[in-house]
Amino acid sequence: MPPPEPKPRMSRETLLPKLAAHVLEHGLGGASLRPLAKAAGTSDRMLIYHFGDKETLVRDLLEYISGVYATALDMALGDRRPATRQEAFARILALGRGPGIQPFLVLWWEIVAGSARGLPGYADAAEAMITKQLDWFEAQMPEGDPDPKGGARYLLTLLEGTLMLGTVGHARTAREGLLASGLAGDRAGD
Amino acid sequence: MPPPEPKPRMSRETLLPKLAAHVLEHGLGGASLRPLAKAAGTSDRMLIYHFGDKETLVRDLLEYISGVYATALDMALGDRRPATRQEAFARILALGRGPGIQPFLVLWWEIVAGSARGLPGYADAAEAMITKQLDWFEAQMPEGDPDPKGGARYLLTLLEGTLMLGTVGHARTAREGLLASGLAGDRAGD
DNA sequence: AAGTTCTTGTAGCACTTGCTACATTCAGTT
DNA sequence: AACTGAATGTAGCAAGTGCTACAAGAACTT
Repeated sequence: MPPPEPKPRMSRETLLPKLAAHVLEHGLGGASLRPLAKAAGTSDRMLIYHFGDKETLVRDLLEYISGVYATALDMALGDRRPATRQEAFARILALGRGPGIQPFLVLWWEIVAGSARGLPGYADAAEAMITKQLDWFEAQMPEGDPDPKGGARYLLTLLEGTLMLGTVGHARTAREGLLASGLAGDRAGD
Repeated sequence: MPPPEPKPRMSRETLLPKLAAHVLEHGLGGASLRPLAKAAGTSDRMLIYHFGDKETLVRDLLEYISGVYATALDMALGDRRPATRQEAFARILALGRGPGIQPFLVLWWEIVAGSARGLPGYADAAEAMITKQLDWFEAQMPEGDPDPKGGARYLLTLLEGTLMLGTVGHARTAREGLLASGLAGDRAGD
């Protein structure tokens, strides 16, 4: 029986994925060093050693997570563009319901809250994630759209509102609003 | 010099306003008993005595805050209805920028985040506050609107998206989206 | 082989957390 | 005046917080 792992030296890069997994599941606000370390297979001692202090850890972690989110969005880019704004909107709404994005969505509101409170690192991550989403929307605007730039921003605004209402138990309200906007069929906003 | 206050007996009702003030300023997630008690002029011992445990305290506090928010919205009801949806939207957008509502807005994202995580008491407060806002919107829909019910929901969805984008540093994105929607003049979404 | 630097483990410190045990004071009732 | 129950103060506990001191091993350089 050979020794399976000689010495799995750790670094920020090897730590960050495990830390991110823990945070996506258990939240960011209540995360303290010892549980984080346990989830990553280390000790609080080493987290401080590698990141300096907790604030830097959170900052790096948020940056890493927003990177993961960006690549997740990239992978979800369809090969053909939707034909209408309605279809573009429905597509990203469906994406947000996929199980892969759901944990991001739960964490997202924590990031927004931290951003609103001015917690260090949160605002940058929030800004980056929204920018990415906006890029995604622009790439999804139908060809020949009269105002793709403005349209993407409009759809993004409406999407964020829809997601938020869904989070606080007002999915039905959002659905009826989308219906009235003419942007959605009767299954949108669930 | 008479003794100014003989004995200011405390109860949940006298405590809650001071607790709410502290939470609106410093946030809800990081609030612990001793700072809360200090802000209310008591001891952690008495907070537990009056509320039983911290979870109940937070629950009662959120309920109280959503009540305060509701009366704040009531007071902001104009005497005349707006003539157009644009005007209705601009009116509530201006309201959200008023200094009185700003602390609620910052706390709001914390409530949404707690609701998404399933923290006890958060979902109820979030649901109540959105319902109140929806009522407000319905009362503000212009007379003769072809679909006031759906319109109010549409405006609410768009507003929440606009507020969120503004919180994370994308006010400009929201403004351009609103412009493209035809719902706003060029000062909206700031 | 010796020396130097990078990485890790063990203990622990000062502080905060929610909450409790115990005793005391106060208000109202009889 | 005596009793009763509600309201409050003091002290503390077990657990958890971020972080550090110290030392030891591991690895790389000369």
